[in-house]
Amino acid sequence: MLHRRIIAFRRCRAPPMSVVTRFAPSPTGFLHIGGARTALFNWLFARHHEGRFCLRIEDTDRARSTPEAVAAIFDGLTWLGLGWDGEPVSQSARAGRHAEVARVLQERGHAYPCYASAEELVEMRDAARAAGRPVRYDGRWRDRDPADAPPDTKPVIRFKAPTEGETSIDDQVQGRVTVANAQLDDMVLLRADGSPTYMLAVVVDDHDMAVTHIIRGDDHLTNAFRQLQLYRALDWTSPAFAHIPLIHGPDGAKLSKRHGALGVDAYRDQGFLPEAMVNYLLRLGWSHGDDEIIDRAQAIAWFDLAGVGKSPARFDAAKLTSLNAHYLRRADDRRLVRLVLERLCARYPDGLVAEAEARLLRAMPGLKERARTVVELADAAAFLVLPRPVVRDADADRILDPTGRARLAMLVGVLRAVSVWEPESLERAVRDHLAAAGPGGPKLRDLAQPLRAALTGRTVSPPIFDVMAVLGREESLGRLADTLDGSGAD
RNA sequence: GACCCCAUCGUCUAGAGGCCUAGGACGUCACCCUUUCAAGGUGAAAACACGGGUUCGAAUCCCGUUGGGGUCGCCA
Repeated sequence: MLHRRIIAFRRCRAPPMSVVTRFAPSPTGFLHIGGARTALFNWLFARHHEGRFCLRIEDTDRARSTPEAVAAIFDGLTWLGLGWDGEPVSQSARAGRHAEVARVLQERGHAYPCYASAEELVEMRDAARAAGRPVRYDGRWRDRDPADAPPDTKPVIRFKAPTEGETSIDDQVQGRVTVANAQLDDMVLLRADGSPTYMLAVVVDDHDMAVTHIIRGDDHLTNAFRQLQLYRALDWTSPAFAHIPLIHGPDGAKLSKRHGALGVDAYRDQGFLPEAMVNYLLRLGWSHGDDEIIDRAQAIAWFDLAGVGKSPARFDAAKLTSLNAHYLRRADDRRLVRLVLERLCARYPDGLVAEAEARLLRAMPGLKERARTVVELADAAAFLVLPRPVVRDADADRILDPTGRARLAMLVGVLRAVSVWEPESLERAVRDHLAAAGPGGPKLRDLAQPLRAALTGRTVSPPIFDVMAVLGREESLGRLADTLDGSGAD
């Protein structure tokens, strides 16, 4: 740990070099939570160092890449506020450059054509597995005369990897990791159709984009060795590597669809705020002492690779929710009104009352205090914007038993007499009424709950006198009348 | 299976050989406040995986065991 901090310190003090990071997702689906965190770390690192954060779409496998997925990635990053610098790079557009580099490698004797068929390779792997040997390409075309090439067969181009010695990377998160070169086989650089594989494309693109720090999931750790070998064969300086631990599902296994962890858009649908998401993701695998609530500006100021932990973290929706509640309470009222209105309009196609927006805005301070997600916020706000009569739930009905109704009926007169329809005067009127009844009579809650049930249709709401003020005199008395008039029918 | 990585409360984590009677946060439970629910306040239960070393002293360093994870494609 000490060692890592010192390295980080030195890096900070080094003459200003311009940091370039990149996020390089493959567009085969939505932006999932792990990808979002990788993007966040890259973004924060670049912003912290006042460098560039680039986006590259790894679509070299065109069969599995879709424009919808690319759009989903842009959307996800935009929603999270992780803007990228410059135009996104499409890896497939650079195939010519990749092939050119492969040619250079071949000319320098670092690559060779391989004519092994798909069947041969399967046999090779099966045999190795059966014999308990490591599963890898055996290098059968490595030193073979190209004259032996079978006719009418297009070869793949393989990297001639060192077979002896070892390769080490000094990872900014994992420390120094070493592997024996004998463990690494000759990877394919160019497919038979001349298209590049990921392994070649990343190296070429990262180099051409002048990437200085590769921050990615540690499922790429073993790739780093082969990539480093490529950098060396090409005589290029390698970027620094930082392999961050993966995020696991609640069961400790690699996060996947079956955990219900979907794209970031799913979290937006569930009512999470991007700032909460970012704060949560940041704390998953990175820490700054005991700090928990870290806003964007603070994150940029504090973020470093030394604070990244080495062990995988599990995704915990409860903590995300709690963080979300925190940010919801501090969110701008107008913004929340917009978000709530969006949902309510979709949910109630028959339309909302004309006063909907005004009521929501006035009630928002009381509403947002009680919700953890935008979904809960919309649920709790619905009673304000739906036309009369109020739809009551079972708990509210229970409150409005004969006793509750009797108390309500008495209150109507008291409320009617209130001249200024504001929370303070309404509360004073009701409390005075209570005091007049003397000790031993009903408590405030005995009146507040029936009021709440009649006015909101629920047993839970913001302070009831605030609710009355938001609804206004006419609407409030109207709702009470609805309730009382219907008493015979209930 | 081979290679690589990881290991502190249920979860996220603090911890840089003595500041540790192991701290914080989420969650859980209790109490207070109270107009319901939240919020807030107070408190409680809850962890250094195991075994060996090194050291005057180990959560921290080393080795092993166990457990978990990742990677082994003409996927990325």
